Amino acid sequence: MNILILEDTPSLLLSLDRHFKAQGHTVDLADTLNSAQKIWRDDPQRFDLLVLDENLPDGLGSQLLAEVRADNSDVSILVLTARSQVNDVVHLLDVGADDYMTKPFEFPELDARVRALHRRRLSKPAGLVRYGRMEYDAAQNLFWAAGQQVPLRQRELQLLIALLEAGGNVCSKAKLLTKLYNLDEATTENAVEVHMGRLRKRIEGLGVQIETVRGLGYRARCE
Amino acid sequence: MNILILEDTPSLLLSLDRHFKAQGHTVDLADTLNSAQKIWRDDPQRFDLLVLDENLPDGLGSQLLAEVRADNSDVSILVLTARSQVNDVVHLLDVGADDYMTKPFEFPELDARVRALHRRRLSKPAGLVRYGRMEYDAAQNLFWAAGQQVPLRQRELQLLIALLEAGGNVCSKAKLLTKLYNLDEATTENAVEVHMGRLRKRIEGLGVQIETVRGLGYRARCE
DNA sequence: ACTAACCTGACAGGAACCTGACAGCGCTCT
DNA sequence: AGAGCGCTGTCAGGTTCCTGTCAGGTTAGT
Repeated sequence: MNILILEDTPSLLLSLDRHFKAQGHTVDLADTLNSAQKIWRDDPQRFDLLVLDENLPDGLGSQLLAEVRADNSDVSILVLTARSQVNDVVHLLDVGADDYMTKPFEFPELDARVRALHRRRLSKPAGLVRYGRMEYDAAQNLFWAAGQQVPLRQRELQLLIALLEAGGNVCSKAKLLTKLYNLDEATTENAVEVHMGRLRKRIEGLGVQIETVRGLGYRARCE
Repeated sequence: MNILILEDTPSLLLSLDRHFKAQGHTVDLADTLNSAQKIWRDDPQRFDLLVLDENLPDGLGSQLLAEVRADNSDVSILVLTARSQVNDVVHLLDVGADDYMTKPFEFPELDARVRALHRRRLSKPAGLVRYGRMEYDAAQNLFWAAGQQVPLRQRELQLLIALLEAGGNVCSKAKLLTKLYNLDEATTENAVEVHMGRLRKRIEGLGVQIETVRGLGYRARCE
């Protein structure tokens, strides 16, 4: 993990540095607000965690905090403060701190909090499938082509996905029927033909073409 | 936000219930480990926040905590504990608590911590949240647009925030139902439709539009 | 040319959704 | 206590939109 520590008490700064490095983290240090801002602005992507002292010779740690959150960064921020009154804590958390500790603190608790923060940062959405230049968002049931969302009805989308999943191979109408309808919903193959027609109209010029293979079914061709 | 509270002291349980409900949250209550486990297992997706007392008549809050984290749930967990020794806290945080408070605590700090947890889950700033040209003040439970406070009823506000938090993604009516009602308040999806109509009327011309995605739900579009 | 396979415009049934009206409930003010 | 008011959930009736069916036309293969 990449950690930036802003703390003006030399002894504490050094022991934090040693402590985190001993755990295999990559640590950068600053002892003034100014120098921390420079380091941050140089590469806002770099860090996973900021550890900020609130009281500094040239300002408040929450000033950097505000700047970081204004950047819309999702870096974790832990604030160290000597002041332990409820109001200050409320303010710090509200302007974007993820956690705080009041000095003096013990290192085991610091470690536990850092681990808790780190665990938080690891959650990513999934379910985006790419087909050539197109995308299908499974979670939202939306289809995108050429950067635009294509308005498709339920059935049209089901057909399109089935064809794209087949990867250019022919899909029989019987196969498609089983994709669209369960065992209770008996219908005719003409329904597939009708929806295929509607689908073709909606996606024409978008980079997919559906060709009919007479007697066998349909096949998608990406351009 | 959907909150499950596990606390065996009746007076504290009730005041927590009232406190969170007054802020527009949806609250379910449990006063034994056993009942909390049942509620959790019934629908692990339901909750955004668990508030757990550590000492219970039939076990430890951290037992539920362990179960929840074993499910790989990313729900936020805040533990209430009377024991304030470092070692216990370290243990709680390590087995997956996101934060803890030692009793007795003050409600303003509780609120601030809850907001901080919520923000972390969404990777968004807390307190004053911006959506396009609009703002939501979580502390006051007020909604602002174009510099003016928009008078919204509780239910309308809950719907709007849920949609805005979804960030333009579709929210199903079922999902919205769970956001508005706790497990004891059964109602129909028509209630959502009715409130959606009322909400639309109140916010028309304010820079948000709510479009219905037939068969899937609703989606907010900021202009 | 004949036929089977396929396409398509029109239509109707129904599901999903919207909305105006109303009643219950809790709150405030007298 | 009683009246008045605001917020909510329910309901019934209306509207919109999706979708399967069908009839008739078109195409491809023999």
